[in-house]
Amino acid sequence: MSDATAGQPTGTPSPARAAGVPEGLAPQTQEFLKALGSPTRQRIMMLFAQGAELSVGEVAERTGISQATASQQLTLLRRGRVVTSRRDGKTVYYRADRDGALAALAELQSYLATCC
Amino acid sequence: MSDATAGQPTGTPSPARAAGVPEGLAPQTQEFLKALGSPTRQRIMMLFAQGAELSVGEVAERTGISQATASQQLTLLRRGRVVTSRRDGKTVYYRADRDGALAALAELQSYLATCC
DNA sequence: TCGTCGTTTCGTTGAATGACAATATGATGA
DNA sequence: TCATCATATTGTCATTCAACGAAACGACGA
Repeated sequence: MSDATAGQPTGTPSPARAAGVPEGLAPQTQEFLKALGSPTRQRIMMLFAQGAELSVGEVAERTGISQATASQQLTLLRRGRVVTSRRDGKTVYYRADRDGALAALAELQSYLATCC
Repeated sequence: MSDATAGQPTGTPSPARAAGVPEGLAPQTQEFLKALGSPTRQRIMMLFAQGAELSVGEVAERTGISQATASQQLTLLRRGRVVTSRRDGKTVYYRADRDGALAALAELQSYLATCC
């Protein structure tokens, strides 16, 4: 996988530093927006209410999408930091990533404070 | 073309009411997410920092996109309630919609509180 | 070791998106 | 009215995305 992103040294917590013309918001937050921008993924997220933990197959069954699609969408949600995964034997359990979501929300708020 | 957006009578503040299985978040908030999910539109938004008011042509010039594209993207941003438009003669001025953005953010927060 | 089960990845298809040039609409001034 | 300027719309093309079935991977249990 190599999430390296060899550009910045994992610093840059804020999207716009001292520079005069910032471009947008952090890639992480962009993934967050894209993750939640899809109706299918929004529906998936509702399954995780109240800390529920579900396998890929369960998500597929409850949403009516194929298992392959569920796996892909869950990957996107994980990239957006709204879910986390845990492996137990052959099944992989997903659940909401409260902290990640709140962090993304905070950054989004900060962005809006800048541009609005 | 009337900025009215005469859709709902300002009711339905929350996406999921008494129903047992809510589907996702309100269409308005979905538009908000999609509006800010594009790097181009994020860049456009940064032009409106500090309450700046810009015409379509100015947005096109500063972002390096064509006038037609700028008009389209600004329409999407307006649908997402992150900008508002004002017409003065033949030019249309856009600016950040602070209230709209904060409202969308609040609803997003409410959604995350539900599913996370 | 071999199947088997759950998950992931691959390859494809149809729909949606982003960008542009060209054209249409709308408002102002001569 | 007509010409002109700024914006909006239309049509087209390339890219991306969502979804699927099929195949590959990985972890158990026999």
